[in-house]
Amino acid sequence: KYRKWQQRVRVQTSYERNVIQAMNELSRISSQLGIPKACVDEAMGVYEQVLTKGLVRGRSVEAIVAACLHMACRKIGMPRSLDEISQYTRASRKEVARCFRLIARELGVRLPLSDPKLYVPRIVEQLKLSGEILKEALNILEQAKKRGLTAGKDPAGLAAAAVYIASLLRGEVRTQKEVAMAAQVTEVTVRNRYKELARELNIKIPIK
Amino acid sequence: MPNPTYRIENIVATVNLGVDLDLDKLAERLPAAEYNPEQFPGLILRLQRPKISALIFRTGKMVCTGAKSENELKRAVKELVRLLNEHGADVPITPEIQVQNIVASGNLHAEVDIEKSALMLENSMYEPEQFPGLIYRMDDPKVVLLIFSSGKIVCTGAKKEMQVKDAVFKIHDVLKDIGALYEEVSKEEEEF
DNA sequence: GCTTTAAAAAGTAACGT
DNA sequence: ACGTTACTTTCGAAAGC
Repeated sequence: KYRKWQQRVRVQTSYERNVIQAMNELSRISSQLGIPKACVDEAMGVYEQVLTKGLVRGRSVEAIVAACLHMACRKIGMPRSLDEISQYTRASRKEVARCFRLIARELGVRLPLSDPKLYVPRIVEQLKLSGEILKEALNILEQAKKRGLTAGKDPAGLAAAAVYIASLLRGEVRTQKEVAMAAQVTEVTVRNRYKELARELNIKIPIK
Repeated sequence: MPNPTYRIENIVATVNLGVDLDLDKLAERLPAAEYNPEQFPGLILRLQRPKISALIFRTGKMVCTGAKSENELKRAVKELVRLLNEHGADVPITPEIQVQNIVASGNLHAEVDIEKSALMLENSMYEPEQFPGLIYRMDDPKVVLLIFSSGKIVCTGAKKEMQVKDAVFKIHDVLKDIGALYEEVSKEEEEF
């Protein structure tokens, strides 16, 4: 009788223990990144699908959880880059990216295309810039997309460049370094994107 | 509208020499050889002309990489056999060569709307945060194509040159059909 | 799964000057 | 702000861990 109970517990825990471990890991990363509960729930839903389909076998729970979180944030429309998420896991960015692609392929998940506009609000907030800057940056990105200047480029880099240009136009100047840090890209990327956008969209930058 | 073009950049092939080899002896006699069995079980040998690298294994099997044509590959294998036989091995002069993978670069001579392509093509993946190209897995021929907005492409996974040609022309047609190809405006205007 | 080899595409990154 | 080098992605085989 006791043995049967023990077996049942063990069977339940094999799945539940995994889920609990994933849940702990997920809430830890999420609280550190300030990710909303709706997104955490979404990530947990994806994780359970992945676990059910046996895709966790041979892989670290951490890397899978990180990939699920990235995916959930994308679904919800609040993207967190792989670099950001990787910073709070033991799994490398490369491994998280690999898991992300595996899950996307195996579960046939079609995510909305990565949109640079979604990275703008956080950059604007972090730099304590105004809503005017936000609008202007989104405007620049809209034009850039119409002109086909965004294909193949890192969305975070494009968003950073748009915010930088907007800050110059509105006189709430932030340095390339500050914008780069807020967007988690290098100054070089901000500079390259900013130069290209300003040139191709004929944006005249006021000389300070 | 110009036809797509392509160029073979790398051929990977396996060669079965049919005899076991003493890699330690070979490594000693061949100054150019690299052999760290702790790190990798194969002996690495680089040829200058044609510029090809070979991974040579204890079992007499070999992997050749870097050839840009089947001719180059055959020349390299002859040279490798000659080198091995000059340094203590005893391998037949006509080993079997099997091409395992062909990598080619190409040009569709048209700009590609890769976002539209990503939405329309089922077996595709476009993650600009991870890589600037669209990754497309074609079923027939079974190859993988990396497609860039510039119209430049990479084709890998083919075992025959004909598969590369077919894949490049096919992807051109597919992209054209979904309306993802655009004339290169600047070039057209310069002509007239 | 990892190790090693070669090659292209375009973007990003990390060095040094 | 340059330039150079190096890393991301795709593919396949080999033998061994």
